[in-house]
Amino acid sequence: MNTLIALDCLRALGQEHRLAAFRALVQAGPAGLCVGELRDRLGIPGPTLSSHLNQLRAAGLVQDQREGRHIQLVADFERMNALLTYLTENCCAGAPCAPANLCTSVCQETKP
Amino acid sequence: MNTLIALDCLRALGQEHRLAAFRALVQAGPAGLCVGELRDRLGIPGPTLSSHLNQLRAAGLVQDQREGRHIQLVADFERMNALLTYLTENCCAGAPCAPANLCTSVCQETKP
DNA sequence: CAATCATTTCGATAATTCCAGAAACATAGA
DNA sequence: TCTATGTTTCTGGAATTATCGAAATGATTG
Repeated sequence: MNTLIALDCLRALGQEHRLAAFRALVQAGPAGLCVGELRDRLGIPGPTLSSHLNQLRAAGLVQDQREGRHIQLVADFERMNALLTYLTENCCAGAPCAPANLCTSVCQETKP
Repeated sequence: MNTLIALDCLRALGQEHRLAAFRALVQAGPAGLCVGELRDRLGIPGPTLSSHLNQLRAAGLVQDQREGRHIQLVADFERMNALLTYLTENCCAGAPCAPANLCTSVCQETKP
């Protein structure tokens, strides 16, 4: 994780619909959701969602895979963990500042 | 932490200069930095930095305190931890998906 | 109180982002 | 092949955000 990627991730998550979409995928777990399901949950037009998904994809936060007519979306937990780690990197100049630093990983699964 | 606050935090962090400022404060630890020091490090004009600081303050990510002619800035670690927790909340619908969920806290200090 | 330093607010402009309709593309089934 | 469904790209206008000079505010020192 470097600054540019972290910025892409944070920009991607810093928008109402994209944050909602990402959280829905995080909570859906490795099974993920398809685009239509997500569109219904968020209640926004397809093109709007598609544009947001492109940004989440570009940031590497969401992976997708076509399955027949549907496209299945899955949150990339590895990328999310890397972002969380980046935000606390070198916290307090490396001094032990609290019970523990960030756990090395939160969720390792990406695929079922 | 609710969605609106998380959005404020993510929007605040999703900008080059603000992310750099926040990371500098995180790494500076409880001692923090003053505005002028930060301005020199980032190499941006005072008004530009001030505007960014206002957004970080509004998001609750940065606290400040006047000390004589200087204003000392400190990252709010509690808020940061809350954000990290929020992002992984209910991950995988609560199912145990990896070695551990996010540590409950990363850095508890806010003041020296 | 005057001079100076540190920081913020104001205001205008440039750049970016958000949005959704129309159209296009991809897949599956009749 | 034709039709229906799911998703994306294109497009342009509306809204938001970033930037920074000038001026204002607050605090310290002489």
